[in-house]
Amino acid sequence: MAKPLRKDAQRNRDLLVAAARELFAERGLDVPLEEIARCAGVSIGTLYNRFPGRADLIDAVFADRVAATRVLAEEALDMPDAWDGLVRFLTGVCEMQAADLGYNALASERGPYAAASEEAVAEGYALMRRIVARAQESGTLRPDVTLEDMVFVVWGHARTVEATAAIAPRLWRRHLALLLDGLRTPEPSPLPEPPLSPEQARRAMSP
Amino acid sequence: MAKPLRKDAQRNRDLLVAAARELFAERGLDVPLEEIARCAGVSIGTLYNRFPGRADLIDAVFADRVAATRVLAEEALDMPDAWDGLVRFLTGVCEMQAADLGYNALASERGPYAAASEEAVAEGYALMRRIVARAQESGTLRPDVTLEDMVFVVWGHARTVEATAAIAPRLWRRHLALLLDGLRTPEPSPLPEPPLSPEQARRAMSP
DNA sequence: GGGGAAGTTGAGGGTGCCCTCAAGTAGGTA
DNA sequence: TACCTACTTGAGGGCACCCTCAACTTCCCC
Repeated sequence: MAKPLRKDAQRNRDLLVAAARELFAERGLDVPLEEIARCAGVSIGTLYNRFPGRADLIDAVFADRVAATRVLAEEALDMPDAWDGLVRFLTGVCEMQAADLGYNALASERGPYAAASEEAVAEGYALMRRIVARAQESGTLRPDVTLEDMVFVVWGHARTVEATAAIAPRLWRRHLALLLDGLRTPEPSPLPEPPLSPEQARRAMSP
Repeated sequence: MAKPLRKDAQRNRDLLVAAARELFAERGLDVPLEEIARCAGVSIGTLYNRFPGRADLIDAVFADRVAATRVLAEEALDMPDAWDGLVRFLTGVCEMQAADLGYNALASERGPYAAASEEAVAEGYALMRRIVARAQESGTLRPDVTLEDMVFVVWGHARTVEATAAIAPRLWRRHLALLLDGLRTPEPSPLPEPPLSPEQARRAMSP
């Protein structure tokens, strides 16, 4: 546990996180740090005192979203119908993506920020793996897709979510429905290539 | 028709386009112009003489790909089976995306370069609309998707193509198959939102 | 082959962002 | 109140890229 900050320092920290949360949500993860500082009414030097790099600020801003994603996954696992659980989880993730450009980027962009709190990500993956497995065991999710497939599918979908968020904020529901129809069991065609291993997927997403 | 370039100028122009083609393919559309000039063995000033801005260079580099896409679409329309034609077209586009990061970005990124030769894009859309309509008339493509849906689907898919091109260059075939299963008619679930109008789609893709 | 138009060059100014650090300020403890 | 430490400040150096322009070189036509 780190020693507590001085009162003014803590206040500034909170202001910074709040400003960053707002700007990240509106404009993505690439907002200039100087703008965040200005928007928080604090100097750029203070920002660097509190957060050595952009990634630390991102960690602080999105800690609650990571937690929310976890809760979402647990709720999905608690739903009586496995397919409903899967749909619920994907819908929830897309909702957050549509509401927050920063979250979208974090959940979908390959790049330097994916590192945010390694073990939280690992936990999230473990939960998602259970959601997928459960849906497959129930016979509703086609048996030949893997978690890695799902991640890429969502990843691609994120771009649509982002592009249409401003113009038709609910359109992603349409595309998600389209996508889910491809994941259902009824008459899947054989898939032409083997899936990615978890390790390969990891490498593909953080170059 | 513009007046012909002097011999050396034409040679330099060709060198620049060749260098740009290579660098765009390897590293995307954001390569520094100075690097392109250096790689062509020409000064940055010459590059600016020949191409006032990055977009002009992009136009020159990808003119043939735009033409190739058009040919692909026409071939698809000539295939006896409408569904095969659709698959053929989508596969061809993904192949080009996987082989060339620049083409991928051009076909998928929203941003300042989408403008490349307006009327060529319009023609391409018209052809794609026919491919979609034909597949729907044949009863194989679900009737409730529109061209605009397809564009976004491909658009999202492009991100997967790009991410996995280096690690598993054929993986996109797997994801395309998944996607096509969602587009087939058999048991489509009702889509929850109305599609985008062409105008809305245009706005969504070039902010 | 000579003159002028066409083309080339690359240093340099502009911009936007990153990050640092020496000097100044304000909390908190005695 | 006084002092020490934690904290803040913002000008400024660094970097990467964009783009320009005055001086120089090359081509091409007469």
